[in-house]
Amino acid sequence: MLRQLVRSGKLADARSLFDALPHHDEVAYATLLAGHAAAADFTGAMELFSRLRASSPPHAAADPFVLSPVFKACASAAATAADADAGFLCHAATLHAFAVRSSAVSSVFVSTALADAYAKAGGLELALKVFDEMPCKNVVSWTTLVASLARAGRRHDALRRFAEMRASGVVCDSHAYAAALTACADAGLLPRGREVHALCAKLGLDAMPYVANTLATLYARCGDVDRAQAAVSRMVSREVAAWTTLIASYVQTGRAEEAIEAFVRMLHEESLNSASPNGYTFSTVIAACANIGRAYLGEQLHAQAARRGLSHACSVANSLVKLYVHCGCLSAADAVFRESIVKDVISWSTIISGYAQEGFAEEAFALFSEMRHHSSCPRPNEFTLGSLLSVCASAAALDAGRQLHTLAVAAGLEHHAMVRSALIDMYGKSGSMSDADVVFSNRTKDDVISWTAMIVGHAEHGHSKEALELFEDMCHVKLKPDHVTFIGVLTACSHTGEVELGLRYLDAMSKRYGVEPAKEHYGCVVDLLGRAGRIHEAEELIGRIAADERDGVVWTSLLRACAARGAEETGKKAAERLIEAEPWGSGAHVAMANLYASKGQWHKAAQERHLMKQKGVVKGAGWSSVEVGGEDRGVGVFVSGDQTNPQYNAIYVMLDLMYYGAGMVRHIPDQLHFGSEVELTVN
DNA sequence: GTAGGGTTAG
Repeated sequence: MLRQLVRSGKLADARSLFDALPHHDEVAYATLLAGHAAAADFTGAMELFSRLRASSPPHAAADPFVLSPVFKACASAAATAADADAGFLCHAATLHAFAVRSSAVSSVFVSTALADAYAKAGGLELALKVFDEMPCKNVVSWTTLVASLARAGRRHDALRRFAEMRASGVVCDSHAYAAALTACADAGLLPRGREVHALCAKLGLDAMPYVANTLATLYARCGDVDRAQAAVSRMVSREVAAWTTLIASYVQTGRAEEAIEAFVRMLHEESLNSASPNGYTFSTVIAACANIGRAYLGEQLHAQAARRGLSHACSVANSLVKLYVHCGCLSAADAVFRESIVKDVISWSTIISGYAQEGFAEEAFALFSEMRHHSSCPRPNEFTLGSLLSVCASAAALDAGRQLHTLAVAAGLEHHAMVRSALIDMYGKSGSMSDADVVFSNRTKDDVISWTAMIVGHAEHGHSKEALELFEDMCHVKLKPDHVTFIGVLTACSHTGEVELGLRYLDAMSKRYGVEPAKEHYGCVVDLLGRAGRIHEAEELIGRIAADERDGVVWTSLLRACAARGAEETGKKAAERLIEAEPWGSGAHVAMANLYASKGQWHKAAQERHLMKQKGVVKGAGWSSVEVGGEDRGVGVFVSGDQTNPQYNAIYVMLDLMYYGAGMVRHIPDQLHFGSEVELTVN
C-alpha cells in the first residue's frame, strides 16, 4: 500500500500512512525515502533519515537500502537547484563520511548513488575518486561515470570510459548506450555516434524511446534532420521528448516553418498517443515563431501554454520574452518577464539583451543591477556580459565597458568566445584599439568572431592596412571568414579609397570564400565607387542587389556621390528611390538641396529645403537639417534621439555627423532636446 | 524496500 502511494507520486498521502503505522521497519523507511528522492525533496529525505537514526542504537550499521535513496534525493535536488553551489556538495560529503564509518560504502548501490550526488552537486573530481575506489563496478556505476563526465563537458573522457566499460566485459543496456550517445551528440561526433548506433541497433535497443531520442538528438545536432526523423519514426512509442527533439531539430537547422508544422501534427495526434506538449516543447516551438517573426502565432501559443498551466515555466517564459523582443513589443516582453515566478540567468539575460538591442542602455544596466541584488542571485554568464558589452559598444561607454571587463575576469568568463569578441568590439567602438589588441592576443585558435571584431575595429578607425593584414593572416591560419568579416574588409578598402582592391574582394567573396555577398557588402562597394566618382558603376552594382533588398542605405551612398559630383540626373533617380525606401526621412532632400546649391540653382535648392522642413521629425538620432550659413559654418537642428537621456544625444549627434561625413562639431550643448541647435563645420 | 539515461529557452 505504501509502495503504491509512493509509486503514484502521492507523497503526502504516503507520509500520512507511514506516520499511522504502528512499527517502522527499514523497508518502510526505504520505500518512503524513494518517494522523497523521486520528488527531489532532500530536506524531507534528511528529516526522515534523521528520525530513523534517532530511533536506532547509536552504533547501528546504516542500511544500504536506506542510504541509497538519501543520496539519490541529494543528487536530484542538486541537479534541479537553480544555484550551482547550494551546499549539496557539503551535504553529500557529510553523508559520505557517515557511509564510510558504517561501512555502507562497500555497497555498489550506495557508492554509485554517492558518486552521482557528488557529480550533480558540482564535485566531479570527488565522484571520480569514489568511482576509482569502488570495490566492484556494474553497468549502473559505469553508466553513472560516463554520464557524469559527459554532463561536465568532458565528452572525450566519457567516451574513453565507455570503451573501457565495454572492454571490461560489462554488458551495456539502453541506459549505457543513451549515455554514450549523449556524449557523442554534445561533442558533435557523428562518426563515433554512428558506431555506437550500430552497436545498440545490433541488440535492437535503438527503438527504445530513450535511445531513439538520443539518436535523434545526435543526428539533429549534426545537421542531419532526415536521420533524426528516421530515428524518431523507429521508436516503439513516440513520447513528448521525441516530438520535442524532432521540433528542435527543425529549429536548429533554420527550418522554423517545418518545426511549427510538426508541432501542429503533434497536437493532432495528442489524443491518440497521449503525448502532450510540455514546457520543453512550448519553449522550442515559441522560439521557432520568434526566429521567423510570427508574432500572431506566438501569441496563440502563449495562450495555449497558459491554458495548460505552462506559461510560467521558466523556459517557456524565456522563449516568450524572446518572441516579444523580436517582434518589437518590449512592453509585452517586460510583462512576461515580470510575471514569471522563477527567473534564472537566461531570463535575466534575455530581457537585458532585449533592452540592449533596442538601444535602452540605462534600462539594460538597471536590470543587470536588479539581477545582482535579486534574492535568487543568478551569476552573470557569457550571454549576460555579451549583451551588456554590446550596450557599451553602441554607446561608446568605455568606463562601463572596463568595469564589465573586470567583472568578466573575476567571474572567469573572459575566455568565452562570446565575451572576448564583445570586449574587442566594445574597445574598438569606444576608441581603444590597444585594449582590443590585448584581449585579441588571448584568443583561441578557431575564434572567427574575435578576428572579425578586430578587423572591423581597425577598419572603423581608418587603420585599413592593419585590417587587411589581419584578414590575410586569418586566411593564412585556415580560418573561414564569414559575411561580417567581409563587411570589415570592404569598409577598410572604402576608408582608403582602394577601389580596385574592394572590387576584387567583392568578387572573391563567393568565388574563393564561399560567402554570398549581401546588400551590406554591395553597399560598401557602392559607397567606395561613389566616393571615387565612378557613379555609373555604383549604379550598376546596386542593380545586382535583389530588388526588395535595396534599402535607404545604398541609395544614400549613391545620392551622396551624385551630390558631391553634381550628377543631377542619377542623383534625382537615387533621391526618388531613397524617398520610396524611407518616406519619413529628409536625407534625400538635404542631399538634393546641396547638389542644386553647388550648381548655383538656388531656386531648386530652396524647394528641396522646403520639402525637407515639411517632413518634420527624422527617424533615428541626429539632426534634421543643415542650414548653410555662408563660408563653412552650419547649424544642425536636433530633432530626435534618446528621450530619456539627453546626455547621450550629444554623443549620437557626433557619431552621426562623423558617420555621414557631414561635418565636424563645433559646439554641442551638454543636454540636447528636441529643437536644440548644434553649431558645426560643414564639409 | 536501494543506484544510472532523453527533449527547451539567451
